[in-house]
Parts: sequence; C-alpha cells; structure tokens
Amino acid sequence: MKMLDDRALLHVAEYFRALSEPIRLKILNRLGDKPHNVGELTEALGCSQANVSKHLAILTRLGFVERAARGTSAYYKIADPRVHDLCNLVCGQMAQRFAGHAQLLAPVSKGRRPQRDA
Amino acid sequence: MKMLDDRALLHVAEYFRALSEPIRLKILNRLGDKPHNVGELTEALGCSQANVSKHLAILTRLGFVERAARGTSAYYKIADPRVHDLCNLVCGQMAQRFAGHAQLLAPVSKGRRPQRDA
DNA sequence: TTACTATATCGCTATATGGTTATATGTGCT
DNA sequence: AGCACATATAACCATATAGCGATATAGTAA
Repeated sequence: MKMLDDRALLHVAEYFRALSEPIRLKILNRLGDKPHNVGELTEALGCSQANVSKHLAILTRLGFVERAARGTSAYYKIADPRVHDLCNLVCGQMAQRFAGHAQLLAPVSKGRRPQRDA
Repeated sequence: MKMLDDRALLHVAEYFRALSEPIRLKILNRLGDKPHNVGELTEALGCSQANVSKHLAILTRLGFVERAARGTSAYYKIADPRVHDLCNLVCGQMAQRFAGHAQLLAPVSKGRRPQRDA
C-alpha cells in the first residue's frame, strides 16, 4: 500500500465508493450467481428501472460488470471476479466484528470500538 | 458473499464508504507506518486540523484506527491490520488495470472496459 | 411505416457529506 | 486560579449523488 501516488489514490477511492452503496452490492451479489438483464434486476431489487440502470452504468464504468446486449435486453455479468475477494474479505471482517452482537443495526454508536483481534 | 442480509449489507457499504475518500486512505497509509498524532497528520496531509479530526473520527467509529491520548495529544494507530489486505487487493487490481496506461487521470472514459484477466 | 418492449438518459428534489471557520473541551504548566 | 497548546465539535456552505418520473433511444414484430 506504500506505492500509492495521488492519482492512483483517487482511483482506489473511486473504486471503494462504487462499493459503498447497498444497492450496488446487491447487484453484484445477484450477478455473482449468473448474468441477469435489467428487468430481472429491477424486479429483484424492488426499485425503479431507471435507478438500476444508473447503478449498472456506474459499475460498468468502474469495470466491475460487463454489458452484453441480447435482443432488446441488456445482460450484465461480473467482469472482475476479484470483486468477490474484496467482498469476502470485508464480510469476513464483518462476521468477526459483529459475531453474536445484537447491535447489528445500531449506528455503530459513537464511542463504540469493536475488537480487532486478527 | 452470499450470506449477506440487508443489515449486514449496510455495514459493508458503510465500511467501503469509509475507504472512498482519498484523504482517509492517505491517513491509513500514513498510519500503516507507525502511529501519529493529529498534528503530524495535519501537517503531512496539508489540510485543516478540524478536517483531519473529522476523518479520524470516522475511521475510529468504523474501527479502522484506534485512539490513544498521550498528554494533550491524541495518537492514532491502525486498529485492524486487515485494512491493508483490502487496500493491497485493490491496489493490485489498480496496478493491473492501469499498468502502463497513460490515462491514469482520465475519467475512466465512458465505455472503457479494462481487462479482467485474473 | 406503426406499435410494442427494454434500456438509457434527462430533469429534478432531497439528502449526505467534505470543507471551512469559530468555538468548545481537555490537558499540562506556572 | 489563569494561560497555552492539542484536539474535538458546532455551524455553516457547497457539492455530489441517490432516488423518482418522464422521456429518449434502440431493437423487434407486425
């Protein structure tokens, strides 16, 4: 992590930001199974088609997913499988951090500091 | 990545969001070396002390760093070394993705799709 | 051509948040 | 006590963006 110059840092930040929306994580999660078109995703996610399209555009721009037009549909699939490594890493930390705790929904209350045992 | 319910998803998203600001990545990068107090970080980052404090509060709340008061100073250190795993993973992807490309600063132009070879 | 479907984009509003300055809080010193 | 320094917080502004509905674009079928 030492070799990061400022411009690379911007890209890394942008990368993380793309993953900072629950709906986009849901999309990636869905696509982890198999490719889906926009309509399928829209129904699965329960929000507007316009919104799904917008998020898919973001994920595509960042290179997380790939678009393939088929007929009038647009099928999206995971373009970079390493995304799952990322999510798994984070999920692992989440699992540890919140294991058993009932305060999963709590706003990670102010002074709260979860254990950090490696 | 399959075991993510909605509330966990929120936490993961929050986690990623904390990493989606270049200044916070810089702080983590700095702290990766050794603990620093707010004044040192403020000078190193070249922005206001208030701002650094605010970002440190965020990183602390999410459990990325730990605070230790010493005298009138507050020293921060990396609380969860796995953060570096995360960053390294991303940096690795970045390095691959942009290797040799001159368009590092380009807005990852619209249709652009970097190679995804694992 | 027209009609229909699927997706992308536009225009907008509301909210979240990064940045600032000013102030409050806390700690140590005399 | 008062003073000085280090940090945290408050109040505010500006910007970014998620969400929506409406519309544009593209493909298919008649």
